[in-house]
Amino acid sequence: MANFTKKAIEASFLKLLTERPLSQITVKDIVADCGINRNTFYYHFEDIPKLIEDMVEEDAEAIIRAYPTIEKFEDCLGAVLDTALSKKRAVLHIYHSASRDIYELYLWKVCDHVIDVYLATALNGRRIKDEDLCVIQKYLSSLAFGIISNWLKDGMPDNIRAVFARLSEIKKGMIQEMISRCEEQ
Amino acid sequence: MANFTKKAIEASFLKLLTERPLSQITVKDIVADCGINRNTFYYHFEDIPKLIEDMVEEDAEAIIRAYPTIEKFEDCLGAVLDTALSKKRAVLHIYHSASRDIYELYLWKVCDHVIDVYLATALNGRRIKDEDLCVIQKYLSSLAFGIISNWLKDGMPDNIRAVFARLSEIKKGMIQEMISRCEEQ
DNA sequence: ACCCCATGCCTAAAAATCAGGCATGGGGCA
DNA sequence: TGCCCCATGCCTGATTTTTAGGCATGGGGT
Repeated sequence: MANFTKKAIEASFLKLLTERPLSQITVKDIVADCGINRNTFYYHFEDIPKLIEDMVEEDAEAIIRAYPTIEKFEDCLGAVLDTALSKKRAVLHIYHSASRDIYELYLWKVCDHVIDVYLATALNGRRIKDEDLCVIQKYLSSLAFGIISNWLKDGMPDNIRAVFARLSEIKKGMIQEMISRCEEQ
Repeated sequence: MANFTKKAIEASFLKLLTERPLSQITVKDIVADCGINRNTFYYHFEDIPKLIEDMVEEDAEAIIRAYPTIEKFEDCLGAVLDTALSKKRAVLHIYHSASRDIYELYLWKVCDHVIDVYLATALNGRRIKDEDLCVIQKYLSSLAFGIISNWLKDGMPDNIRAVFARLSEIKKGMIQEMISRCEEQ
């Protein structure tokens, strides 16, 4: 089955999160909004943090489905941005009222997911040592995490796209060069 | 519960009906589109005609909810129009490929529903004989049916609004006058 | 300090969805 | 014409999902 109820819970939560901060949203509010029993919420999700986690993971997977290969590092960040911007108010409400730990957990999850896909594309079949791959993965994932954190801190300003474009010029080819240096002979 | 599956079936059907004529849509297509078991369709609906009937009835009820009172006869037709226009391609596919009987059944249903609400508003508490009420109801419902049939026949042209506006001027006050003539002393 | 309310959880009943199969009948094709 | 395919409508029983109602806990606000 297609879990329409689960989707409806997520949709209601997102809607409420667009209206007010996380701290002012209860399970009762959510189930009232989509007209289901409170137990049904607990059937699908352990609690609200898990609901958020689920939604973030689904977003990450949706990004990956939409971009089965990611050619440029900036596209990879851009994909995350587009998703976040499509629910800007909700994301900011999460960012400002979720505990720092929770918020970081989610962001890392997205960054790791998406960077993995980008890296697979960038490697293009070439083989490098697992340790090196791990280092590069961590480097890129951290870079993405940092950039996005910075952007969230500033309230998700729209000029981020221009920043990416400029960044793209500045660091052109550097990731490919890193990979080449690690390449096994 | 809120019957999310039922809504999903209706949404899939509407989507398919926007893409191709009714004759080319099977139950299998519908359940495939929304990713559910074929039996689940039959759990909610007897068959496709009943599905259409359900959707039409829901539309009619939605119109009534949106316009709990209807001041002008033209508003009443306008409400039906808005609903139909919001799914123009699908409505035309129904109009052209459903059997005449079925299509007329649905249209009458909508007209009767909406005219009832309009009449209740127009009466504004005044009492007239049941027979008279019945006559006026039939008259208005037939008028609505005819106008909408004509509009469908012509492919739902957009200028219908202007036609309504003009009609409104021409027949101003006539319905109120009919009611007054029937009013019991 | 007290109360209220959200939470998380439990049980049992009811509702909804599923898999698999069967008979029918109409449409298309040889 | 006869045959075959496939959609239909329906059935059964298993499984999953949703519901109603209640209970204990703990934190926040008065």
